[in-house]
Amino acid sequence: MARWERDAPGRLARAALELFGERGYEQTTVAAIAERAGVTERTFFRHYADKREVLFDGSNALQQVVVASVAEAPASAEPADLVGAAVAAGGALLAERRDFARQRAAVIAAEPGLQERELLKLERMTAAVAEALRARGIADVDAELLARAGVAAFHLGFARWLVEEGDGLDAGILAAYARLRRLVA
Amino acid sequence: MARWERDAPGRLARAALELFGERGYEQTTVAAIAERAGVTERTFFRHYADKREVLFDGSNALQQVVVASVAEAPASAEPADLVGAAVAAGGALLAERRDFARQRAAVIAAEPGLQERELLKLERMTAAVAEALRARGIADVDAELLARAGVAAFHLGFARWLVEEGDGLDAGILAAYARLRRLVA
DNA sequence: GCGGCCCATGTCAGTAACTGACATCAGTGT
DNA sequence: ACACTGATGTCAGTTACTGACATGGGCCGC
Repeated sequence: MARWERDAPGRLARAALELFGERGYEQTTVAAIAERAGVTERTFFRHYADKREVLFDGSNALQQVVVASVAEAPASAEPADLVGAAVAAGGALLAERRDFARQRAAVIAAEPGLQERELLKLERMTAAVAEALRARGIADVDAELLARAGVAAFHLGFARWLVEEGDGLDAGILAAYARLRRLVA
Repeated sequence: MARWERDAPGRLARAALELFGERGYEQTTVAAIAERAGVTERTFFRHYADKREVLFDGSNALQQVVVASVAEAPASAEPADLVGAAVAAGGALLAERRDFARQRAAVIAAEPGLQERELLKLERMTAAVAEALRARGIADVDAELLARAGVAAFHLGFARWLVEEGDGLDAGILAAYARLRRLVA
């Protein structure tokens, strides 16, 4: 017989999202999350560096998909094109769980501290994309700027996909990116 | 005789920057900042919502300058042009205190929590610029995208201005913005 | 199949960020 | 003179987070 229930991080993340939805982020203590997940507060902090982090488990996977897409693009691809495709690929990863994304976004929108964390994750993704572009031989400043443009399109596309009903996330991100290119041309 | 020294917020901000430089952000308690400024810890939190905020007093002024620049641009100005000019105008505001900016940036760079706050301030500026663009009759998505492009150029230009020796901040931001436009064209 | 190590978790005490409630008293206006 | 304002002090409390040490099932080598 197993000594503990399996997947403590997952149970904690689910309990946290539930409680944040029920009582709000501020009104939810880490102790309450841990209790619902059937562990102690100390165990929460062994899996998540802080209370905010419990909502950002997936951001690492997202970053990896986008970076991989940049790295694996054919050598012939134009930088400005491949960046758009990469962030769209990242969008495809999230597209399957729209309800979860909406629930999570509602919590984040209500809490500046969580918005900060989300922005930090996007900034880290930007840095990683820029690094991947540099690895393809693109100049420093150009890599940085293209990464920022791509992530900006991702950000806007994602936000609109949460609110609207219609189209797919990757298509929305690509559309935003294309519109940005036309806007500043 | 005045009951208290003048300008408690200013004294707190200066004391904080000193101490963060001497001991690091984490190793500096709010109590220590307050003591150096000659007030109590409670007074610190009356002027700054939290420990991070003490480094971001100027961000409001920056946002106002940029937004005003967008709002006051001639009606004939192209949106994509006026955004670049607006963020460059914001840069001009910061340009006079390069040493301060560098000292502050060194502290922020060493502390993820402070980077988060900086990103939140930039995001708020983005939202304000987008709103100012909408007020000029620019469509929602376009306003959002142009604001993001402008702030991205500001962000990159600012980061490079801190590291390099040469050119002015506003020029660097304009150059970054122009390069972005050419890159995605 | 037995001894021992591993490692996720529990326990507990401590620090520091932040908050609410109430007290104080120089300056200011009447 | 006198009330009133508003910035500050005082103090007790909550909660996020950390370090140190204990526990005990699972599993590996023998």
